Amino acid sequence: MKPTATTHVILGALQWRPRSGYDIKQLVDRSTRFFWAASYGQIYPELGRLEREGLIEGVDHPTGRRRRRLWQLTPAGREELVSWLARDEEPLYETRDEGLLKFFFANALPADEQVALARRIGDHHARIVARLERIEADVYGDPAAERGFPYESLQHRLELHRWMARWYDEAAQRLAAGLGA
Amino acid sequence: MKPTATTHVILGALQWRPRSGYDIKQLVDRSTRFFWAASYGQIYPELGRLEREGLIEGVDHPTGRRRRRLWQLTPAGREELVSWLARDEEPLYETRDEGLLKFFFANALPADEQVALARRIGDHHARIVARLERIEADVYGDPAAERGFPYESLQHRLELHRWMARWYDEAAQRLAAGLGA
DNA sequence: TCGGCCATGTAATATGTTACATGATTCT
DNA sequence: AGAATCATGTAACATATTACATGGCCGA
Repeated sequence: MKPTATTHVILGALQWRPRSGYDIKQLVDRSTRFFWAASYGQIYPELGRLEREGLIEGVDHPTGRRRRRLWQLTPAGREELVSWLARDEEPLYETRDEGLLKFFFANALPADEQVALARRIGDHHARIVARLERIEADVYGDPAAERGFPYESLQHRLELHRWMARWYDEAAQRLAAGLGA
Repeated sequence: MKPTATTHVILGALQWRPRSGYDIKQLVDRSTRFFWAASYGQIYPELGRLEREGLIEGVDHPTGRRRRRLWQLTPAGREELVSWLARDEEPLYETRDEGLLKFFFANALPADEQVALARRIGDHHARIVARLERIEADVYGDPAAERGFPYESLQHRLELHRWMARWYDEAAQRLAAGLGA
């Protein structure tokens, strides 16, 4: 069975410390979800597969009477993680951007609504920025918090969506100026 | 049947002039594919659905003995397109960015390979820029070519990937500097 | 005449989301 | 006591890609 999309998310999430499936989902929702999502329906079955292949192993760590299984990397698992990271092949890059798709087709709209559309899309990216800033405050509010690659990745997304918000605002201004002429 | 992802790609593609299914796929591959892909397996069945719902209508335009069906918007189809464009709801925005995912998990790598990874991802975005520039030259090389929203959308993607390429290059430099210290 | 492109379509496969079922613990 | 959260898992559904089948046209 060749590694799938979620395989490496799980392997990567376990590189720092053992985690439960629920725990992995938490991490994903606070970080990678903005550029690589994963749902329970992918995570739990994949944990089973990875165990069968010897890339991770589970240890029971119940909380009282509540069952709970922590997963950790095996040496083979860490090897697969590192080899994926170091592998020199085109990384997958895909986007579903309904905002830009609308912008692409925008000349079907009357001129004033074109301006409104550009503004709305800009606002949308501004809202994503706000969401990311909240996460930034939650996770890195403490100045003692370590700032490694996850932090840099968050900054990447923050700057990216700020750039997008600005781009659409400028587009809206250009369109509005054309309207007045 | 509520409109799906590809519904509006098709409706939008037909706003300028009638097109065949093949034709729509060509347009997508040269433009929206970078932010909204669609395959034959989606396009042809969807054309059938849209016809049954009265949003488009097909006219036979064979080339010699080769069958060919051109599709055009009905008034209802144009209405649906405009109402989608003007609709004020959160546009879908999703990304699968394996490069950033690797970067996120990069501390599993030795320091020198971290630098190499950042450079590789930067190069990847530079290659996308090159692809987009080729399309730009092909489609807008003629100075007389009109520069509407599709052109602006292409510029958006171009600037975006240039920004990304720069971001990773700078990250690689920061990491390399840390290495020397 | 042959390779590449125009053209339509579908079946098999892969991928991924949503909703639900179940139950314990912790916080207010 | 009740709500939120921790925790695991799956079935049904929705979505999308790949590969293939078929065949005509056009230019070197």
